[in-house]
Amino acid sequence: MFRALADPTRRQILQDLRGGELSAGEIASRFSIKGPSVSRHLSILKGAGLVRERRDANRILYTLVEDRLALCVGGFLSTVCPEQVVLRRRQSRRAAGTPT
Amino acid sequence: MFRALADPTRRQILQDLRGGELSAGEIASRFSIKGPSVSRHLSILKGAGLVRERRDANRILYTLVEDRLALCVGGFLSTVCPEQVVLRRRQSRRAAGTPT
DNA sequence: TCGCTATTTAGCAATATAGTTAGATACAAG
DNA sequence: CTTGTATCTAACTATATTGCTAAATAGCGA
Repeated sequence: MFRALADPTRRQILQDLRGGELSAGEIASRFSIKGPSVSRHLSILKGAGLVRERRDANRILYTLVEDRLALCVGGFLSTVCPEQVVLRRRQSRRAAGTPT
Repeated sequence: MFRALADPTRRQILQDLRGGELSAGEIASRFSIKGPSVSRHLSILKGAGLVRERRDANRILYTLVEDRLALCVGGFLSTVCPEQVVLRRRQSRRAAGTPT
């Protein structure tokens, strides 16, 4: 997870996804590196659980998984500097349909 | 900075420093890796501004720089998932002597 | 100064990372 | 079933990272 955040391109991808779902191609077009490199970055982010992918016809759309980022990184921050960071607890976005 | 946090040993060092100042040797003794490796981890953390060092006679003592961690990482989190993380603003520890 | 302890620096090997190009796969439209 | 677009996987290269051992440096005390 922290490994996934170590690369600036990946952090930028996460920020770009802040505006909503984007296709691999749209993401790639924002960087100077070639498609395959972006694709691997996306698969690393996916492996870390930071993005989710969904097929839409021809394209593959990526979405930010905010909860995961907030819980993991925020959790770490809360451990090391609990006075300065507050993790705001929040219902899971899918809580409605979740069996629990 | 995120690069510095990418290594689990370094994250553990930061957590260990949560309890206060520790010497390089004390830190090293908590890990299975040898002294020189720990020394390099410490210099990377220092390079990222996450720890500060101070000489005490024979030894070198390391301190956690919480502000830096909270501001950088918390700042990133606040950008990507602002709803879920709150950065608590806090007077600098040296504010007392600051002209302001 | 000499010897002792604590820590860092230097040099090396193994593994991981990030980029590239070329080719494979998935889907939509004829 | 063939073509065209979007994306991924494979194979390769260059660089970075992490660990190790051996040697250098810094401070303390006789």
